[in-house]
Amino acid sequence: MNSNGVSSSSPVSDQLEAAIVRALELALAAEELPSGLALPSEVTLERPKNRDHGDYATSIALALAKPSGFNPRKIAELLRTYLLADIIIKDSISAIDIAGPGFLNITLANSSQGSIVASILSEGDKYGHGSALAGKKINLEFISANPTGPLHLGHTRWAAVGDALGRVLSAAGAEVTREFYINDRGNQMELFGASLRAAALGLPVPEEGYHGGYITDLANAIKDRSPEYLSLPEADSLDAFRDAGYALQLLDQQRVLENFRTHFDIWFSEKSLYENDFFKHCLERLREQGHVFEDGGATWLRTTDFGDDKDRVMIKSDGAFAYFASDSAYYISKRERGFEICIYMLGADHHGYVNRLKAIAACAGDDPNYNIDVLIGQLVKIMENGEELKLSKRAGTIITLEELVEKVGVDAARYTLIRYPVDTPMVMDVDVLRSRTNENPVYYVQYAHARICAVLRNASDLGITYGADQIHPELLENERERELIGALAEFPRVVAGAAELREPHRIARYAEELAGIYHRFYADCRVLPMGDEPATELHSARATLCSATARVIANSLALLGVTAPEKM
RNA sequence: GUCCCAGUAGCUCAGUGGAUAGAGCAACCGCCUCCUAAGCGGUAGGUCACGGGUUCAACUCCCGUCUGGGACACCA
Repeated sequence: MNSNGVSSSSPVSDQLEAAIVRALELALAAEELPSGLALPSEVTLERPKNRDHGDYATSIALALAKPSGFNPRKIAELLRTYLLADIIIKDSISAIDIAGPGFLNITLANSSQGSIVASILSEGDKYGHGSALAGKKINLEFISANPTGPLHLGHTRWAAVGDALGRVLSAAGAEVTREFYINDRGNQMELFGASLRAAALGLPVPEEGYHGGYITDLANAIKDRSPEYLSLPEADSLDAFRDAGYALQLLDQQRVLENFRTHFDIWFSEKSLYENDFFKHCLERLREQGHVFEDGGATWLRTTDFGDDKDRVMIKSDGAFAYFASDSAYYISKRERGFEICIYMLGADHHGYVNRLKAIAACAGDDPNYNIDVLIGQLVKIMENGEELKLSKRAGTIITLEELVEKVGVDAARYTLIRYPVDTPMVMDVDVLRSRTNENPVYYVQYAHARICAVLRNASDLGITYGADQIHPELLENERERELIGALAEFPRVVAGAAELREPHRIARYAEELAGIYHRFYADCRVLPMGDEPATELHSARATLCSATARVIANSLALLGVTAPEKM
């Protein structure tokens, strides 16, 4: 509660939605709408693009026109009357206009503008967090690179987006576990070991093996530390190089990711799926569901029962486990560890895996449209000096995550990777990311934050107080002020939407919009007194609004794992 | 052949079925003797690839076509 007597326990938009539902129910009960009219399960409230259309608008009257047989403007009239009489909401509304074919345009009262600012200040770094996904236990798997080399540009998009999605899901109330799946068994690991040993012996690396310069470095490091590996029998020597290389490479990946502010709760070993008869247990579970069969000496999962285009081998005719065996067991492991929703973030080159992963869930008796959620990310290109940097593993010209960070810094790299929807290819331009102009959105947003901090420092120097007791909403009547408050009020809905749609880029786009609105406010509304002007309540009110804006920008950036500097 | 993604301003891209489709860059014109100009305002720029359909309402949903990119394994 605040001095204006308006509850701030839920966002005004939620209260409005609830009030519209109440209005519809009352109109129905009073038989002012045809009995038996099915009401929509949700009333959508939107922020009109055009500010002349109020703070919020709903098209519910238009949607109900057809089923009710009523003129939409008449329905809008009914709703307007009930809303203006609604005990809970009426004081939050200053006007409701009916426009066009039947839109309800709602303008908020000053008091509810004030309550928005008050809740931002009281909730602090929790403002924007909600309960849209409360109680959901989510496993978020991303990157999952082979431990046979450094993380490169392709992994970097997932590192940024996956981490941000984890933060967003948590903010929406979900219980999130971030997991990195380590492909630590199979042919690639053997090739890795063979490549390292060959490099250490000065022999040519196997044709299909690993080449880049890091292999030589790694091989030399192992050789220096454990020269005795070279005198072991060949099979043991290969194992020793493989295991040592794996351990070093994994540590390196972990170090690089922590430096990139991407944290994993669990590093899950593929090998562990085969320990303690776990795989056998998984196979039994799948068999019970009736989708396992034998053919040609191999053991298959009949994924075609659930929309896959062909059945998949789990155990090959030679007795070796196919990769699909691990995929299946891993999914079951996640579910048995209590995760209700398993999110997989995969590269576009793995899009063919979507159907088979969903089929695994279905074969295990789960709902493939709920328990498993596969996100496909498109590729990233990188430009520098106007040219695309060609990535070739063989030529050793891969750009690593670490190199990218050296070039542009963690903030710019993370922000840029997150601000695009993952299902579209993107181009990172190193020169833009180093620039300090409007071209570079991360600076645009951070600058807004730093600018506010500077204003607030000056306010303190001038003895101007600001805070929850200085909101004075009745003084904030400038169009720019109302626009700014309206944008601040949207933040919780943006977070909830980003979480539900698994689209963290929405947070970045919102932050940019908010920063733009603040910059325009700053240009039009002088916050601090000029010269010898005495300080007034308006100065305090605007400084308070600045403080709330800085809070929301900082919260947005926090969800992206980007810093909010106080000085730039 | 099957499947996935994309096609929106000169360029790079946003856009949850709503009202006059947006931003940055590039072009042009303006704004700091007072809060951070890493900022703000203005002008100009559009057949939302094309054709149907659904809807009170389609850039948005469905079907088809065209163009571009990518993927198909008893590899991992």
